[in-house]
Amino acid sequence: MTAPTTPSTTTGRANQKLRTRTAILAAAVELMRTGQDVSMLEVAKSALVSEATAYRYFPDLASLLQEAMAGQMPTPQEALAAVADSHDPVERVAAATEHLLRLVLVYQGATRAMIAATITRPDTVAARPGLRFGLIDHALAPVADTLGAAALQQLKNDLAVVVSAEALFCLTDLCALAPEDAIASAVRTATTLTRSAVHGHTPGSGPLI
Amino acid sequence: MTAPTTPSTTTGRANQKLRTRTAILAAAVELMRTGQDVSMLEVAKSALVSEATAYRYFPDLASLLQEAMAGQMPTPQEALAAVADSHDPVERVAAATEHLLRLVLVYQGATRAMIAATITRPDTVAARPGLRFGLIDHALAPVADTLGAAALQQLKNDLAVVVSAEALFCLTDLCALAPEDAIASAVRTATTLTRSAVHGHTPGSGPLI
DNA sequence: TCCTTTGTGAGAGTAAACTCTCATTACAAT
DNA sequence: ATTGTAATGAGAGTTTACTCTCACAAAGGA
Repeated sequence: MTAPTTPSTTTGRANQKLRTRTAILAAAVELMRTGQDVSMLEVAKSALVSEATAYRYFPDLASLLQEAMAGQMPTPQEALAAVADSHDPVERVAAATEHLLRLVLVYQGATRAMIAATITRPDTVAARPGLRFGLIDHALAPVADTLGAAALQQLKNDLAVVVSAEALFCLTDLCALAPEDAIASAVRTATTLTRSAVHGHTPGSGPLI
Repeated sequence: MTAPTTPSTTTGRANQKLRTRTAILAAAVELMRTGQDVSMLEVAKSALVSEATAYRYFPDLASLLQEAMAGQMPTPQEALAAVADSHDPVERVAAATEHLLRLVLVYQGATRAMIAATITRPDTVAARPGLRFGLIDHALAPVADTLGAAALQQLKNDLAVVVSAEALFCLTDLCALAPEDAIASAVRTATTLTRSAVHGHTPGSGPLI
């Protein structure tokens, strides 16, 4: 309750907290790189921190992994740099899909752990913005106002389902597709949906692919 | 190694095993009906069977839930009875999608437990045929040979991603759609994909929806 | 009837996600 | 330098999925 004299100087405790948080995140990223499953205890030990402390900074494993993964992920702008000049939403969505799915593939273990942890706790998910949405929005930016609001929202919902780790795992685990084939298939699906929403059913009005 | 005298008469042990197995499945179905989460121990206790025995009959919770759910599920023919006379794949796929997603919604707790259990063990999934595939195949039966093999396979992959519990949970949990809206959205997505595959980009050739 | 086979139960044990409490340590203001 | 507060560590406890072992009991054949 006592007003601190110098609230913004060092605030050592804040620095300490930041250091701890960063260490935990860094350890998580390191473990995630392997693609193996990641547990909270492993991360804590690797960060030279007790498990209790790890839970003090991140309410659950999914939050930690999500933030660690988000930190590794380029911004939508960076991710779609290759198609930055393109105004073709189909091309942009294809790039976004491939980008996200390749990332998921690399951090497969962590992503699977994240899904497993969140699927049974739908309430805890709402707080976290999925990685996919920023990517989808950015990919669709060129047509954000040329498309009707309803059509745009539907397309975003369509893509939220397809441009996702769940879609990738569905294709690899259930359809038994090889990773590369799964990505290719998802890209085609996303492409089809986007083309259908943008071109409607009038071919020839859009750019040639 | 001794040849049994009467191998096919009563075979009491086989009957006993079947009774136990049936009791476990029945208990699982009963618990699943509530939509709540289901644990192996709960099912075992409810079936008046030890947990060890439950694991003897089903290698893991996911197997048990999957089989219990499959037993509750009507056959693809029954599920698509309403559109049995229709040869329009778009209409049939829409019905299949809505049917599956409504079932998932009812058995939401068990389905989430299933996904959580299988997502981290991709290898154990391959043995189990997903419920969606029979439905998708049946819905696409009318166009199975009019469509090219590659196009058909791609459409099946498209639909495997969309006609799924994962898609429903993605829409409700991440996109924050109400259950009914989520189903409607997924049906539209599946419809779009099917129409796109069947009609190509030449509108007017198919029946009016 | 006896005996072997086998289904079953009970319980311990492991792993991992959490949760909680209590003691300790270290920082930082006074 | 002292002292209070905040960060941390250690560890126990809970839940659930699963595994393993051992002992019991019932079923069926001899």
